[in-house]
This record gives sequence, C-alpha cells and structure tokens, in this order.
Amino acid sequence: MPELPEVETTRRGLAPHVEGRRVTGVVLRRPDLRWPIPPQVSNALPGQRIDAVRRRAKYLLLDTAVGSALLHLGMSGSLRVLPADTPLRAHDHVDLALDTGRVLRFNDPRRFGCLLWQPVGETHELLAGLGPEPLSDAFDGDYLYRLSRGRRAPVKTFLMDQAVVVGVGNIYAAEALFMAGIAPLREAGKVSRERYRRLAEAVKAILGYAITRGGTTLRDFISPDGAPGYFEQELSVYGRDGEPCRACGRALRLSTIGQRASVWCPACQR
DNA sequence: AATACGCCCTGCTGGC
DNA sequence: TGCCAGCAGGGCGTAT
Repeated sequence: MPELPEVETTRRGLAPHVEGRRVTGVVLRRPDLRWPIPPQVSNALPGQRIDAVRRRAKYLLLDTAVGSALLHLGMSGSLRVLPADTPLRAHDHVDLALDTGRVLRFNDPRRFGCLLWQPVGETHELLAGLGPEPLSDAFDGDYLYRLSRGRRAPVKTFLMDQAVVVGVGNIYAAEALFMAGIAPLREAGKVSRERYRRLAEAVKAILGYAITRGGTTLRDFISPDGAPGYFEQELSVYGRDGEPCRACGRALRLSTIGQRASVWCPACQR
C-alpha cells in the first residue's frame, strides 16, 4: 500500500493519538519482521514519552528522549491506533501500548516492513544514504539534471532510486513521467535540463496532490478497515496497460523496467 | 561508481 | 470449482 503519500497520511493520522503519550508496554508477537526487532524496542521504549512522529522518506520515526523507533511499512504494512482490547487479526505483529488505553498496532502480511531503533544523536545506517525529500527545495530539475549526467539507466529507474530522491515508488514514477511527457525507458543521462524541470514539478504536484487526497481517508483512520484506494480513479497510466491514453487515445504500453511493470503512452511520452 | 538481479513473504487474480 | 503460476504500491545485499 504505502508510497510516500500514504506514509505521510499515516503519520498525520497517528500524530494526534500518539504525540505526547507515554509508551506503557511493547508486545512483539514475532521476533522479527524484515529484520530482527532490536532489544531496545522492548527495553528502552517502555516508559518513554513519544515527543513527535516524523517521516523521513518512507520511514516513520517515533521520537523519544532516548531514541527513536523507526518503522517502515514495506509493501503491505499498516499502522492503526485501536482500543487495547481490539481482537487481533492475522499478521498483527507488534503493539505499542499507550497511556491512553489504546495501542498502536502494526500489521504487515508480507513482513517486508521493519521496526528498528535509532539512539538519540545517531542516524540509522538505512537513513544515511537517502536522497532529498521530493517536496523539499533541495529537490528540483537542476538537481536531477546534475545528478543524472553520465547515467545510462532508464530515467524511471533513476527516479525510483532512493539515493536520488526518496519516496517515489512505482506508481508515482509512472504517473510523474507521464505528466512530464518523458518516456520511462529514456536514458537518464540524456534527458535535458528543461525536461528534468518538468519532471521535478510533476513529482511535486502528484505527491502533493495524493497527500491531500490521502487526507480524506484520515477520518477513517481509526476504523478497522482503513483501506484507502483514494488515488485509483485518478491514475493516468499505472495499471492501465492496453487502455486508451486519457490525453491522446492511443493504447498505453507495458514495459518491464528494472523488474517493475511500467505503463506509458508511446505518443505522449518521448 | 553504477547497474543488474535475486530474494525476503503472503495474498489475490486470472487462466486453465 | 479447484489449482497454480504469476504478480503486487519496496528495497537490501551481492555480484559484476
């Protein structure tokens, strides 16, 4: 489920229920998700107050005075705040009990997500090599242009590289390239500065818009079924291979790029 | 350094 | 109807 807009939506939904609250207990029903859950989560976190819920890339950070719990939702993870006596469902792997009598519950069928720990003042290795936030001023067309010189990988692969820019997953990469009129297989190093400017603007526009759409799911956030689907009707290319381009009517094409399905318009994208 | 690819895991869909 | 291959919104680790 989660790309950056959904992680940000999760953060916004969580914050009012979690910020300022104290963690009264941790229940791990599995010792590991993608990686083993480090002992600090059980040892250091209980008793701490969560001062802030932050997002970096697709990671959520629960900040306390001694360190931050670091969560990634992978491809199938979700977080909900629930009454402590809410019956468990399959794949409810972790509960953080809060002093409000509620629990922050982490569910993740595929277990591609993780729960890690970052001591105060340190940056976890996984966060160290990440590129800029796409909605920050550090990310713009000139940045993409500079970084892409000499790169022979397809521009879509380049855009999805978390060391280049974070948070752009398979859906939004496809959508942004369509909006910018750039063919996803084009060599990253051969895209002009002007076109990278359009691409950066497209990334910002689409992610920003999707976050506002995610906002509409906020009110359901606590409800048992928080399945969003907020963006689906508005997709231009993702998942629409063979269907007509909404702009020109040509059949959209499917290519596999970097082992990911990639749909694009052979007429509108060059 | 950049690139290519296998792989972690479960659940669902579509074709037979 | 049942079965199973293929695929899914991510991204790390390793080899080249």
